[in-house]
Order: sequence, then C-alpha cells, then structure tokens
Amino acid sequence: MEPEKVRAPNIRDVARLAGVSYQTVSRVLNNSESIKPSTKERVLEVIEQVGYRPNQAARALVTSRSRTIGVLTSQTAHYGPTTSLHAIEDAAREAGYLVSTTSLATSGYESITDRLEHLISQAVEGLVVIAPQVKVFDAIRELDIRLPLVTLDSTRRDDQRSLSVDQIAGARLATRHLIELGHREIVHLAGPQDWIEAEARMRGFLDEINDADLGTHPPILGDWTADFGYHVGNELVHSRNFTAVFAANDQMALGLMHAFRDAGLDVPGDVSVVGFDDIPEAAHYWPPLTTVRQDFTEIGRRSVALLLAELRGEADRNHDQILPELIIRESTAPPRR
Amino acid sequence: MEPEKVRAPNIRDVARLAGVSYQTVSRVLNNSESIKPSTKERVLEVIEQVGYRPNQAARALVTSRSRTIGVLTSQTAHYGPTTSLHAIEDAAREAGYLVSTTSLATSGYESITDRLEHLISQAVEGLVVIAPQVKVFDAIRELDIRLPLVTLDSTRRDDQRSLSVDQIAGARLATRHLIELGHREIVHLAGPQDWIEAEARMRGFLDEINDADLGTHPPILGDWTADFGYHVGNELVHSRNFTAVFAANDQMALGLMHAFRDAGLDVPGDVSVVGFDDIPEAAHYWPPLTTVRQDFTEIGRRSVALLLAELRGEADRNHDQILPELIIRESTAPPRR
DNA sequence: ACGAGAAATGTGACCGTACACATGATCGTC
DNA sequence: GACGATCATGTGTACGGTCACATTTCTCGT
Repeated sequence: MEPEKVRAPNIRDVARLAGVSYQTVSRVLNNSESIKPSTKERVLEVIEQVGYRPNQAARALVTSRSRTIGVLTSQTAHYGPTTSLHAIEDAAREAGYLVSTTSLATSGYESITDRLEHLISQAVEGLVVIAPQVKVFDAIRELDIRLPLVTLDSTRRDDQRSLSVDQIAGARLATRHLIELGHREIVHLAGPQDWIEAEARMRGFLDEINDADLGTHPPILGDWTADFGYHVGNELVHSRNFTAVFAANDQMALGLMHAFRDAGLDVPGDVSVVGFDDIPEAAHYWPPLTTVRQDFTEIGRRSVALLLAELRGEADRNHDQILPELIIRESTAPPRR
Repeated sequence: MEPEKVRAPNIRDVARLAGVSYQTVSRVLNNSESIKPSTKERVLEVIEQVGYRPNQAARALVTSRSRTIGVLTSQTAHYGPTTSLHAIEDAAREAGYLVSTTSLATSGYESITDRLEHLISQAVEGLVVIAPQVKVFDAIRELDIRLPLVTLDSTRRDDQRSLSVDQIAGARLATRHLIELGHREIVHLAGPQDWIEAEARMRGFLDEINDADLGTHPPILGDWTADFGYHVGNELVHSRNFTAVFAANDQMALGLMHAFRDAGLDVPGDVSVVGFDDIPEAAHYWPPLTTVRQDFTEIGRRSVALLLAELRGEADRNHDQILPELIIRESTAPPRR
C-alpha cells in the first residue's frame, strides 16, 4: 500500500525539514545576500540530504528564463561546425547555460521553420545558427524571430549579430599564394552555393583573380565531400587546362588529390592543390595539404559570449573578425614549365 | 503609456478570442477525440492568428514530461560520435522530442557529475550516453540515476540498455584479415584505455592473435588523433620488427602511413595498415585505407528507438548487435618475403 | 414529447518556483 | 529603554498549462 511513485522533494519539503519558509530556501538557492549564514548552511544540508533539485520547468515558467540557448546546425557532420558546436557547449556550460541542439533534416524549407518553432517553444533565450545557409536566414526572417541571435556568417559585417572568420580574406590568401607561385590557370572547386561560407570563399577567390587580372573558369559547385572532390578530379584530368586547384574545403581537396594521383599526375609537380579549414588530418594527407586555417573553437566561444552579452543587454561588441591563416605544406609548388 | 513588453498570448487569451473555455483549447492542442470539428477549426484559426505557442515550461511543470532527451557526448569532435549524434537528433525530432546536448569538459570526474546533474535538472526524460568512457559509467552509477538510459557501449551485451556495433568482432575482422594475408608480426595502435570502445577493439585484436597462436607486442595506447599516429609511426620505423599495424581508428592509421612514407617505407609493400570506422575520407587516403566500417547512423537511430521504447514502458528490445564490415582497400597486402 | 446516454464543453485545483510586499528580529543611538 | 534603520524571514500571488470531475448540449429510441 505504499505510494508507487514518490514525488521528488520540492522547495516546501526542504523548507519544512529545515524549519524555515519556502521563501528562505528560494533565497538560498538564488544566493540572496541577506541570509544568515547559519540558516543558509542548515538549508543546504537538508538539500543535500534529501537530494533536492530545483525544478527548472517551474523556474522557467515563473521567470520566463530557460537558461538554455538553442543551436541550429546542419545535419552534416563536418569538422568545422562540429568543433564550433563543442566550443559553444563549453562556453555555455561555463555561463550556466544548457544547449539545445537541433539539426536540420535533409529536407527543405518547412523543416527549418519547424525546427525553429521547436526551439522557440522550448523558450530558448537565444539562438546560435551554425548552419549558415541562405534558406535558414530566409526562414528566420519570415518567422520574425525576436530572439537574440548570433550567426556564424561572414557576409554581413555590418550586422551586429554575426561573427565569423573572414572567409573572403581566407580565400584570397589561398588564391594569392597560388598566384605568387606563378599559377595563371586556377580552378576553384566551391562548396554548395546556398552555404554562405561557400559563397564567400568563392567571392574571395574571384576577387583575387580579378585583382591579378587573370581569367578563370566558372567555379565548380561541390558538396563538401571527398567523394565529390574525387569525381570532379576525374573529370578535370581530361582537360588539363589548369595548373592549380583551390578547393573550398580540405575534404574535397583530398578527393581531388586522389583523382590526380589515379591519373598519374603529381601533386604538386603537375597540379597544385589548396584546401580550406585545416582539419587535423590535413597535415597527414599525401602530400600534406596547403590550406587555410580557421579557428573554429574561437568562433564558437565568441558566439556564445556575444549572445550572452546581448541577453544581458550589454553591448559587448567584440566584433573584430577573426583572421584566417595560410598554412603552407607540400601540396603547392610553382607550375612546371 | 503603452505596455512595454506585450505578454505572449496564453491559452486563456486564445480561449477568449475563440469564445470557448481554456480547456477546450487545451483539448485542441492535445488532439483530444471529443471535439466538434467546427470548434476545433475555430480555435486553430485563432491560434494561427495570434501566433500562440504553448509554453513548454508550463506544460512540463504539470505533466512532468519535458519531451526532451539528454545526450552526453565527449568533447572531441570525432566522426563517429558526431554522426551518431546527428542521427539521434533526427530520430528524436521525428518522435517529437528535443535533444539537449552536453559535452564533457576536458577535466575530470566532477565535470561528469556536474553535467549529468545539469541534464537531469532540465528534466530530460531519458539519457543517451555517447561518451563511452569508463569514468562516465562510474559517475552514472554513483549518482544513482533512475532515468532510462541508453549507452553506445559494446562491452555489456547482457545489459538491456546498451547498444552498439560489435567492436570486438570488428577488431577480429581486421586482425584476421592481416593474418590471412600472411602477417605474423602485427602491432596494435589502440585508443585511450578509458574508452570502452578502445578497450573492446584491443580485446578483439588480442583474442584473434591468440586464436592464431601468434605473439604480439603490447599494444600502444594512443589518443585517436592522426598526429599521435604520426608520432608512433616515427618511433616504430626504428625497430621494424613488424609487418602490419592495426590502428584503432582511421585517423591514427593515416598518421601512421604518413610516418611510414616519410621513412621511405611503402604501404602496403613494406607495411600493411588497417584502420577502424571507415570515415568518408578513408577511401581517399593514400593508399586508400583498408578499414572496418560501422554504421554510426544506425546506432544513433536505434539508441533513440530503444530509449523511447523504454520511456513508453514497452520492451522493444531490438538488441541484436549491429555487425561491422571489413572494407578492403589498398593499404593491406601480403608481407614481403 | 421525453428521458437516457453519449458527446461536447466548462470549472476548480494543482504543478514548483520567484517576485512583491509584509512582518518580525536585531542593533546602534541618544 | 524607546526609536527608527537595517537585516532576516514569512505570506500571498502569479506564471501557463493539464487533469479530474462537473455540467451542458445533442442524438435517438420509444
């Protein structure tokens, strides 16, 4: 006849056992100033003893603060976004926030709004978007979201709410490196065009090409995968009207090098290849990949700082873009005459 | 003199505007059966019009169901865990659940209990642990967590709550492949020993070696990174008392091959290398890597299914382990005589 | 036309917390 | 030793839903 489900202790249970009012317990929980140390101690003892845990739902209900930030990611397991996500979680944890992640399903537009709705209905206090795809921003705009929001997006420098490594500068760095080596026929293997980063890298590439008064073939639009790079590489070897390729990420660069090797071409002897991201494996590819390093961890960390500042109403504006860095390894060399 | 902060509409606002009681609105929200279609429609119209969103905190408070599952991950951005995580999110979404992720900080034990506390205080309904480290399970045991919990852990087959690709079988597959090629001196580069998977792979390796009546050197304990594999490779080339290496993941295998190449050794001519995981890049390494494929997505999906079944009190026990598969590429060959 | 039973809808209480405010205890001061 | 100021603690209420139960409205057979 015992009660099947014992109710978890609540604030009043604690109060009763400690011989104080529930409000006093609440004060202890929220580190209120005016609490006699002895009673505080007594209350904490009881809390420990009965294993009391404040109910966040109740707390969220009354304060309308969930202490949760929402993160919207793309469904793909890329190194960059993943690394940033971890940094975000770390930073959020340190600030006492929890992170609710939600990834975009493969499908289209409704999926995004659906995800955003879901996140909002959980009363997240702010949003970090690390799936910088154009359609995501369309969805955000359409939903008229009033939440503080930070996006990892390099194209809107004026916007207070975005933060990123300067992708354009990075792409220029990579391209300039090739040009300085003497390459004149450079192909760009870009990322999916609805990715804002992909577009920025492509723009940086084209800008640099223009500034050097060079022509180029229209960039090839890829999907970030090594497989795709491999396929593109297999196509490219037929024409051979280029001496270097700038790939929009390291994985595609890897696939390219694979295809070139299959075709009997030497990298960098016959073709130079540059990647982007500097994932930890890039140094161990064959040949070790020249690439553009960006600090995904720093990005993640800062995005949370920015978001929290906005939540507090501060204007932390630590907005200087983070600069990418060119890492020269062995996949690039002057073109063979 | 207008109100600064307009309160979000609540269920009673909707009820008033629709000319019904709040309970009727509640019924509409929960798809109750006995609701006249016409009133349902009217209510939905009002909801749409005023942009009403049910407050999950309030709902969670009264039902003590948060519709959230918590995921505990390691802080490292490895391909496998990340892929599983995405699958978990997908599956959770489909079931109407949200996922709260929390990653383990680098630090030690308190960090884990702290994270678990945090997750629990958010009233997650269940837990998925994809950071299968021994200390995590210690923490879980110590905290005496009563939540439904699923772990991606291969060592406790009897336990109802774990689910995994059979790591031991995978390691045996890889090892047997080398043995069948004629290798007798095989080195194992293992993962960190507090990782349950690493330990399982090592056990599989040793079991297979024993069954073949071979001796082996004590496995080298690594940290999963390509950098580490590279360092180990640089050491190994001094002794040369082996003809093959089985690395506990693909990244370390990559580093190894890099070091071997640096030393002028041919893979697979002089040394065969096998990896584990079959990450998407493995096929494009040089040489393309022979490895053991495991379906991280399937694992993630199933873990959610298992968890939800447990939440519903069903006994879905779909427990057959998922079998890994050996993918033979070009990094393995018979030993040179 | 009437009443029974089902269908549709309404009412009161409660979930666990924080906030505003009220009250009681303590203390230095003249 | 009475007094206001300050510190410590207690009381009422609201947050936005759901649940159990009460009530009204509809449907249909006799």
